[in-house]
Amino acid sequence: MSPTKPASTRSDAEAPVTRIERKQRTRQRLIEAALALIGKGRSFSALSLREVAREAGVVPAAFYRHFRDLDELGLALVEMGGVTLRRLLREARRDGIPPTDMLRGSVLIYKRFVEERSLVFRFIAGERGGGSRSIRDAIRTEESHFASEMAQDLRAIGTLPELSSSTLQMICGLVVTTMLNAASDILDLAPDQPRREQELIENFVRQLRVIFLGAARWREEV
Amino acid sequence: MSPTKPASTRSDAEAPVTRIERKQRTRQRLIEAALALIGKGRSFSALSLREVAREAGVVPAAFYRHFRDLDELGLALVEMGGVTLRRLLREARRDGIPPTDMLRGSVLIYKRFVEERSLVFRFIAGERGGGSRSIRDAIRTEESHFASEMAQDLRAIGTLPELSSSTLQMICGLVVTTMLNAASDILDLAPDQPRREQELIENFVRQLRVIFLGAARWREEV
DNA sequence: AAATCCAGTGCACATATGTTTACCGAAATC
DNA sequence: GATTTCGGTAAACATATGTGCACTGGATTT
Repeated sequence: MSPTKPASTRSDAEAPVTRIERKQRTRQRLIEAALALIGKGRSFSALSLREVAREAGVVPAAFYRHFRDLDELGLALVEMGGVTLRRLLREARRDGIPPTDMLRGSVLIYKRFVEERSLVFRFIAGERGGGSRSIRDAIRTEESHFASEMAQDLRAIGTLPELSSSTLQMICGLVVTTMLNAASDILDLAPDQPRREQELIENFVRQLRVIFLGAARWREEV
Repeated sequence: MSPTKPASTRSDAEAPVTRIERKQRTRQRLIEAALALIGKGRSFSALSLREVAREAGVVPAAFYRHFRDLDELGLALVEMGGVTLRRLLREARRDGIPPTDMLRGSVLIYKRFVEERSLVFRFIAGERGGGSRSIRDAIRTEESHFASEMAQDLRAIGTLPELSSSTLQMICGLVVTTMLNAASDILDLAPDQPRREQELIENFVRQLRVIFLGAARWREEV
């Protein structure tokens, strides 16, 4: 974490000489401190300002230079969560869906994705239902955007072409809550329970299959 | 908070003379105090022992006569949530499902049920993803039992007779998470947003429809 | 070179927290 | 009727919290 002094050609891209860069940097440190604490099992809504400041290696009063209160930090985390979800879709778009056994393939990719970004997902899964009102609302908005993008992507690759876009949106909403729910389960897996892990993702796959079966059979104007 | 001296006819059904009754009573007051605080917008995982004791009208040290810590109180709340869910099924069994437009009917009943027990549902929805590990696990267990009972009931009334019971269980799990997710949404509804409320329950109904459509089309051993 | 800005410091404050300890008084047991 | 049991109390403790205030020193502007 010490300022690396590389023997590279230039030193312009490295040092955060400018003040706004410095500010941005400790802001980031605060955010990551909160995430680190979440990673240690604490739930965000139970964090204290001083705890976060301490973890970030900064005096409590300095916190106020960046956020009005913890809630505002939380909103930044939500935003980060939104970015993460968008990246998931982007990668899926780039790499395409595994051609054989699409659902199980996607689920495995998703599982890996969640595990590699466990902190953000832990935050989202944790504050989605509890926490403060404003954070919950922000997460809902982010989920909804995610569902919209997913609906667009499904449309683009020609899945379920006969569905209206509002129906597609509704179905993606269901998929998203199922995904986030599964994320919560995945994150709580003991690291050495391959048995439990196996049946968990199997369950996840089957639930998605039910949803897409239902979607395929859906007829507007019932 | 002074001991009310009622001028009622009898005093036998009133006074909790026995000591264990008294104990049970303040235990209950602690539980209800926690729920009351949740009702005021605080999230359970952020409650403090003193806060709860204060709300219950009891000195902090007295708390320890009933629970080792807040986590243990939380487990009592989970249990209460389980009972609530079981009651939902019991009432559904007793009253039967509304014959016309079953799904929408059930959803409206459920909505009312949630609103009338908003505190317990707020607790469950809030700690389901966040909170402490032990509470989360307890909630998961309760959910799973609920899903099992629901599967049994569906079987009993002859719904989806061709599905294996493990499949039925998996589908009920999906229904349960969808229900709890909807509960969270319902509880966050502003009290004067009939527009939003309408589209919310409409969405809920349609999601359930997708699930049951998929379930009906499910073939084992795909 | 001088003036200004401002992210981060150090310190103080009132208040809140979890937990322990000795104690009381009424119910329960003898 | 004497003795024991045990919910609940009162006070104290060490520690934690959010927030305000004057400050400082290096970057930024003039």
